[in-house]
Amino acid sequence: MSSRGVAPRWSELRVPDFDLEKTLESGQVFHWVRHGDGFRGVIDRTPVLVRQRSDRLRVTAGTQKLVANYFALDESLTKICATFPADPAMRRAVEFCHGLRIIRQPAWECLATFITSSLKQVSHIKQISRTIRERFGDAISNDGESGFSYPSPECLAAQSERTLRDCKLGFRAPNLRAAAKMIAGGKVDLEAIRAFPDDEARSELCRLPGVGPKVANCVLLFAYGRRRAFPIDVWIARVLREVYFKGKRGVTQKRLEHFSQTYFGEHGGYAQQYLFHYARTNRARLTNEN
DNA sequence: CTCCAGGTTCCGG
DNA sequence: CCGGAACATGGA
Repeated sequence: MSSRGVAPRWSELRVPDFDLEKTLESGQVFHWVRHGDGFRGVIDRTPVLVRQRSDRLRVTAGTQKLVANYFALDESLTKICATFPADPAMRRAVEFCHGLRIIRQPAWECLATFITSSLKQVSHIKQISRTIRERFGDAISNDGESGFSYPSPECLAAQSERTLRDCKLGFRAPNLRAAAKMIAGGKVDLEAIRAFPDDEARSELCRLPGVGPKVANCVLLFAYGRRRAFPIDVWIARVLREVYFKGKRGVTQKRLEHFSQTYFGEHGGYAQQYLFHYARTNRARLTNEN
């Protein structure tokens, strides 16, 4: 929104191999909203308007570097996709998800948002994310763009459980509050985790209430750049069972986890995101379609 | 109305 | 380690 009533100033950057819509609508981030033929959102504490036309990205003036880093435009999708297994389902997902990038989110807002995501539909996660930003975040603006930052751990830790429940958090409210308290109190250090190996980082995140293996893997993948992290939610579990364990009985969670870590390779998290987005968008089986 | 959603936690085999 | 159940809320 242009709060000064003047035409916004733009910066432009070339973005080969990038699809803004797929990237923002693939269930990895939840606060961006469509605005005209683009999207309006906040990167850390900077409100940004983004619009793509073919390989050109128009962004709010002066935010090119911020945007380029956030959307990980420096990474080669060609090289990443080359490491995927070449089975039919994976190929279909790769073709469908051309230009989808895994972005670099701030750790806390990513973690907090995924704590609120458990057993929720994407549309509702978006609603909760927006409510939390509007009620507890700071109103911020930049070059005529405005928005709300994600509230700090200290801020959410200071809210009552009831106040948080009023954001339609349900049983997740005490989890979000307790996790915020642990981080605000230094019991878990989200910056220190950056230096940890994957397994240690995961177990450290799992110390937080409301954080299990799935949410921890989302944070590792979407905020810490750990590309092997492979979140297994209901959709991906379904895909794995129907595509890679077709007709087999007694496929346990452990079995799926082991398979995900050995089959998809060093960028398994990317492969997971492509399979997830393809399956969810098409509501189709990846199996028996050649 | 019923079913399910980018799960986690606790509990008894 | 494994399967079940409870947990809030709102779309489909």
